[in-house]
Amino acid sequence: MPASLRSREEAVAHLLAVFQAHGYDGASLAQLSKATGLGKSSLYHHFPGGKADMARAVLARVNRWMVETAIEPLKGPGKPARRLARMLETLDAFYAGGRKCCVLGNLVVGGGRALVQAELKAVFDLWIGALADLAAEAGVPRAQARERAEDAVAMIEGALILAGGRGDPAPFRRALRRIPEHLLARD
Amino acid sequence: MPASLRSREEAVAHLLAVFQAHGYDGASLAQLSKATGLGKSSLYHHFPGGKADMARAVLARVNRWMVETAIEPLKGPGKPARRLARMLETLDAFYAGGRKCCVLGNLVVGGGRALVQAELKAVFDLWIGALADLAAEAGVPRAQARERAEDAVAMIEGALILAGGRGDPAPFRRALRRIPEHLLARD
DNA sequence: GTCTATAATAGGATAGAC
DNA sequence: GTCTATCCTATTATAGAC
Repeated sequence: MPASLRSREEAVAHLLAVFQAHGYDGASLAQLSKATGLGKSSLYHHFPGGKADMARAVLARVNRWMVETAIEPLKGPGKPARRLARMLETLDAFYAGGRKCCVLGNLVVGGGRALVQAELKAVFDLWIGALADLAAEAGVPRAQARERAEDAVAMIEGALILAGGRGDPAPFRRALRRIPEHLLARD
Repeated sequence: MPASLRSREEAVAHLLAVFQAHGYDGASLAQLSKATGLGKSSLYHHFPGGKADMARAVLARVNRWMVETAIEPLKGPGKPARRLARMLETLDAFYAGGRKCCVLGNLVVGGGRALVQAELKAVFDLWIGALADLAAEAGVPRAQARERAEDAVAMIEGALILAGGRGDPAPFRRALRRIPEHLLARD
């Protein structure tokens, strides 16, 4: 991999951290510049569209990460319960056990929403679809599998909100523990 | 009630709408001025601390509303299931069936977080406590009642995120429908 | 209490040297 | 590709008349 690509990846990782913590409107170029170690002009060299481009790059990275590490593994070989468990472990690590904010939730507030609405919907649909497929494979009727998948995603997002709002990561970890039975139980 | 108090209440209602739609950092004084129909100087007359004061006033209003219309009714007379149903109807109306953003979620992003962290935790704790009391009254063991109450709040918040993210209010309404059985079932 | 006018600053974005 | 210096605008906030 060329050094330029690698450094861009690193820059996007830093941008992600700023947007995750401060949201779209709350992230200033000064913060983004400091976090990446690049001057403003250098940022504009890599992201000609300015802050909007940076947010899109961050969202693209989240999408890719989500597909590669959370959604694709759901389709791999092995027992459904085991595949689900691996996805939940990945999520747990990404959100530091509930101590980090929900990237998507924070990016979607204010000026960020218009920029990312379509891509955000795509991630949610992909995620829900993959979970529903898994539940169906485990023997849950189709319609019920879809509803349970939506519930699972909602529980994860809601638990992140609750964890952030109360400063206590416990609800998030508990939500992750409860999801397997909710999603895969055959009644 | 004096006219001044009434007009302040009205102003706060308009401020709420702006913060709910744009978040703390995304809401500008120009927008807040236009929404209330007051000039900037008039806003500073009512809220000397500027935008931060306005956000706190909005949060105080949300807190009061939450206690009066969602939490107190949970303690009233009547069957627990019926009281819960009334609270859920109130929430449904407030969030327009899932078509409006979560006020708390949007206010807490970016610069708003530091302002409201303590009050946000208080609302969540009040809400969860009231729901847990209700479940306990309905015969659910204490520890389980508490967990189910946290799950219920997380489901509501998560469903609002999902509804906003996908532009489809269905998950929110379905979450409201599912909560009674989740919270009150005796197994 | 509300307004007009204005300050003071921070924010996003660009120019041009190296 | 990165930097320094700069521009322009929007934003927060204040002064002072009415």
